Amino acid sequence: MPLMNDVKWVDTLSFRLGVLGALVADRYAADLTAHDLKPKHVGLLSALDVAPGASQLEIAKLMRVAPSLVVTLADHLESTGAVERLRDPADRRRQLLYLTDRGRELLAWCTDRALVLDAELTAGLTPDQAAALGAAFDRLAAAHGLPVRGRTRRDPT
Amino acid sequence: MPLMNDVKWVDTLSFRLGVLGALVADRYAADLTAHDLKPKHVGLLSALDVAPGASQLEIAKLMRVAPSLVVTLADHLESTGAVERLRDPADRRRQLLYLTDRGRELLAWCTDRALVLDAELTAGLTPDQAAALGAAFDRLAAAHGLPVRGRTRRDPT
DNA sequence: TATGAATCGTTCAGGGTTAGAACGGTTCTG
DNA sequence: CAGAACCGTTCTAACCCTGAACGATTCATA
Repeated sequence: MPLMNDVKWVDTLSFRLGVLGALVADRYAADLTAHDLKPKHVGLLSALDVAPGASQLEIAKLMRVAPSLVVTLADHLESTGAVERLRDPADRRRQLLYLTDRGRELLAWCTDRALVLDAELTAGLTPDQAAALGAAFDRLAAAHGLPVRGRTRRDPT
Repeated sequence: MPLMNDVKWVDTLSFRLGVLGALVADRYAADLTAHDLKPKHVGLLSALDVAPGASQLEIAKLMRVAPSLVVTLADHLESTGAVERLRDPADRRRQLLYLTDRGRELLAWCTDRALVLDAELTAGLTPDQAAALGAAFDRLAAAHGLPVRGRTRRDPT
C-alpha cells in the first residue's frame, strides 16, 4: 500500500493528484486479486478491446512496457482462457492477440469494478462536482498527450 | 516510466485519476534525480518540516512505510547533509531527525519544482477550473481519510 | 533491585515488478 | 541468395520495498 505518506505534504495539486492516483490504483489492484489479475492485465485486455488482433509488439508500444512483459501478461491471460494467440499467417513472426468470450466477460467485470470504485470515490461530491472533475481530467489528459479517450491510430493496416 | 498505457481505457474517473497520478509522479521523480533524490526522500524531508525532531519510527508511521526503509532514506539524506540524527538523551534508543539548513534548502527546491509542475499541469485550465480541481481533491482526500492538509496529531508530547 | 518483556534502530534476505541482453525463427533487402 | 532487420521468448539483473532477526536500551513488576 504505497500511499506516499499522510503528512501535510507540499500543498500542491501535483501531490494530491499523485496521492489520490496511488490510492485508487491500490484499491483497484486489491479488487483485481479476486480474479488473479493485476492492473497491467486489465491494460492488456482493454488494449485488445480497442485493437483486436494486435501483435504483441504493438501492444507493448501501446502500453509503453517492454515486449518481454507482454509475453508474461499474455501467457497468464492465455492460460486462463481470456485471450487467444494466433500466428499471423502473413508474417509468421507475429503473434496476434484476440479476446475470447471469457476475456470479454472478464473485461466487463473489470470495467464494472472500476465504475463501482468511481461511485465510491465520488460519493462525497455532488453530481455536478463529479462531472466537473471528469471534464478537468479530460482537459488534463488531452493537454499532456494522453489519449484517454479516442484511438491512437498509428498503424494503418 | 510506468504510465499504465495510453489506450482508450475504461472510461472511468478512477482510471484517469490513476493514469494522471502516475504521470505526475513520474515527472516529479525525473525532476528529483537532479539532486539525487527520490519521492520518498521528499516525503521524509516534508515530514521533518512538519514534525521536526521526530524519531524514525514516528516518521515510518507518518509515511506508512517500514521502519527499515526510513533507515535507508535517512542514511542517504544524512550523508548529503540534509538531515541530522541525534540520539534522544531521554531515550537513547531513539534517533531524532532534524532538517539542517541544507535540508530546508532542498525541501524548498522540491516544493518549488512541485509548483512548477502544478503550473504545467494546469496550463490548459482556466484559473477557476484549476481552483475547482483543487477543491475537488480536497473533498476526495477528506472523504477517504487522507489528511492531505492539516496535521494528524496522535502523539501528544 | 533484578529480571524478563517490550521498544528502537539496524542489517539482511527475499518477493514482486520491470527492463534489457541474447537468441532462434522469420521476413525483408538488394 | 546472403545479410540485415524484426518478432517473440527466455533469462539475468536491477530496483524498491517489506518482514525477520538481532543488539542495545528501557520499562514493568515482583
